[in-house]
Amino acid sequence: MRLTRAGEYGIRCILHLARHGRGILVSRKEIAARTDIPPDFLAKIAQQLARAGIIEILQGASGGYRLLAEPSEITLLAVIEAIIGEISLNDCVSRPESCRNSALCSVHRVWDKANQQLRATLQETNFADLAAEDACCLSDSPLPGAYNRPLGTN
Amino acid sequence: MRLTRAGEYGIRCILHLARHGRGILVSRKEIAARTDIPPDFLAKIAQQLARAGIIEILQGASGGYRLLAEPSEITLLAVIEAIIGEISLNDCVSRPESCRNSALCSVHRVWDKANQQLRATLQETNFADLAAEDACCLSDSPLPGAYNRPLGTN
DNA sequence: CTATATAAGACTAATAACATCTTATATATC
DNA sequence: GATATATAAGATGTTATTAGTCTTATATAG
Repeated sequence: MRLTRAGEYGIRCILHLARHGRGILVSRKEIAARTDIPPDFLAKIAQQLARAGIIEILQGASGGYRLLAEPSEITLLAVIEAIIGEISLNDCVSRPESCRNSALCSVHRVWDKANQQLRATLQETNFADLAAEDACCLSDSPLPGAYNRPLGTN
Repeated sequence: MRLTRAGEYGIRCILHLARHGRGILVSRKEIAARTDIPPDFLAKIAQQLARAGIIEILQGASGGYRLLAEPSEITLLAVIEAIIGEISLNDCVSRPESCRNSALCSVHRVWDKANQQLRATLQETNFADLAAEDACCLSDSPLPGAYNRPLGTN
């Protein structure tokens, strides 16, 4: 009942990109180094974030990742669910057929409520707010040799 | 990010016992049959529930399990955490040292809030309420040959 | 053309989940 | 006390998931 590492890494990745701002290209290597994510693992996570329309991936020399939307438009929920799929605190929440009669089930109703609450809390949180405050596992000073380019300059 | 089967089974077991009432002895075999839990697996789960002080286990011929408290006193949270340990939606919630500075971390604060909310919701729910309403994965009619004895009659 | 970066999927290792099995112990009944 | 029945407790096995790595292909800047 815990967020996977991949999910945690997805958050760190977007948080790092959010600190640079929408459209700013940041290399995978820099993100990985800054946020303590194994670079190859980050590649997989980035692909999921790209499929969800949260980031854009640029290939080739001086490629990297960049946010497609303003950090304020990107919710914690969207990032997490891009990685781990829709949150479901109990099997019966996502698969009502796993119970004999979940529509009438008192336990099911509690899980349903808890699930909605959790998703709402994560949806209320956006990456502009997160990036504005301190966050652990991220450093601010530029990496030697790193460069970031705005949208449309490649 | 989903309740384990063991946790789900724990809920079913207590729900079944709650329908009989505090102190009523029900055999493992009956509980297992009624709630679709592998009997050997139920044995392990029962041990955890016993260690947490939620049920009492009686050995020997015509042994079984019984609730130590009124169903209204037993919360969903207590049962779940007896099985899976304290709920922690993200590693940084239970292990702040896993982050560089979780006290200042904006992401950490969101998880902390979500975690508290979830635990509160599960704590608000007791097994008297759950048992009073319908619940899936449980049947009501007595099992042929099953017998249940009140506290202090053995 | 070359160096550098990511894409995509295969592959591997580690961990956790989900049981099941075995031997021991407790209790009711005869 | 002997026997049948029930759970205790730990060892063991199996499967699924998580986490991470590797390889080959492709894209782009210079």
